[in-house]
Amino acid sequence: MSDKLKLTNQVCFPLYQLAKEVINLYRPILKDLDLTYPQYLVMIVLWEEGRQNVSEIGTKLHLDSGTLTPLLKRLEQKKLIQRKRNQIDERIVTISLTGHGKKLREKASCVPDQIVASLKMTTNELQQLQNVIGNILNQINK
Amino acid sequence: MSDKLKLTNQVCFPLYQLAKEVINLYRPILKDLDLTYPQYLVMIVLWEEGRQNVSEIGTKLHLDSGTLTPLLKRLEQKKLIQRKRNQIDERIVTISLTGHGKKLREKASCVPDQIVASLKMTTNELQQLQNVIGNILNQINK
DNA sequence: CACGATTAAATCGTGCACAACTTAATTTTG
DNA sequence: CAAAATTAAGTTGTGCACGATTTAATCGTG
Repeated sequence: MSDKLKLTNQVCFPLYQLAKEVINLYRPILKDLDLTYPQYLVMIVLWEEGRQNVSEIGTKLHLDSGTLTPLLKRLEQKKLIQRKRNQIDERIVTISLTGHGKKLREKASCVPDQIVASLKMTTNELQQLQNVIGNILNQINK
Repeated sequence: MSDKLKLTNQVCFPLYQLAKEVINLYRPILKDLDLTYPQYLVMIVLWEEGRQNVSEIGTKLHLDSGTLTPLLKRLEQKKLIQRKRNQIDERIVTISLTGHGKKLREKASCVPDQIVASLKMTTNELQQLQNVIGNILNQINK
């Protein structure tokens, strides 16, 4: 295999690896909140933007109903969210936070701190990484 | 939430997103080989380094037996690999390529080309990304 | 207004990832 | 040498990700 071709593996595998490791950094921290990383992402969307449809959450997190429906059912079982069919358009399910769900935001406020600590990166390095990843995502989706 | 804390989400979510999208780039290409991305990684290890134990593959790919055992069984069902208990140490299962598995290497040789094309990145950009990711992985695991 | 197209969510099936545990073989050590 | 410790792989259970399909509601157009 040529060097150029080998390089692809040497980029994609570490990327796959890094994403897994970062989620593994979240795991023990989020365990205290009884959340997984994707569940945490849904909670962030709801904390920051309030009640919304399943498909709106899906658009923001790039997740389809096949992933979201069971995930949201688990958040509902934990009494963090409420799922309610829209009266006007019965196809739509609106997701809203319960009191318990809103309250969890405080407890979750220290999560990013802990992640930054384990990432061992400066604010500058984080910003650079954000830019690099953002550029690639833009280029892929162009 | 402070800007600094928000930055963590703005880095980790895009990273999680990018890793998913890159694997989604592989999906249709690898479908022609009837492989998933993790299966492809196992095949690469075997193509490049030959027969080895389950645990050696696991160390290289950072996957445990809970992930590898069923994955390897699927590769065996596809007649790409052979699983054989070591005669001397019966705990060890050695994985080796079948003729079919070795032959697949040729067909797979064009995969990185296609990925590079969809990533729309230059060799230079790829090398930079490799360095950035490598540095972070080193720092996390320090 | 009715019927075909579209939309939203749910469902089903496959496969990966990881934690926790089990099983069986081997190694260590008292 | 035998019991305890360790090791390798397998098993079980939970949850995510995604493709494909289904169901039910709504929309659009003739």
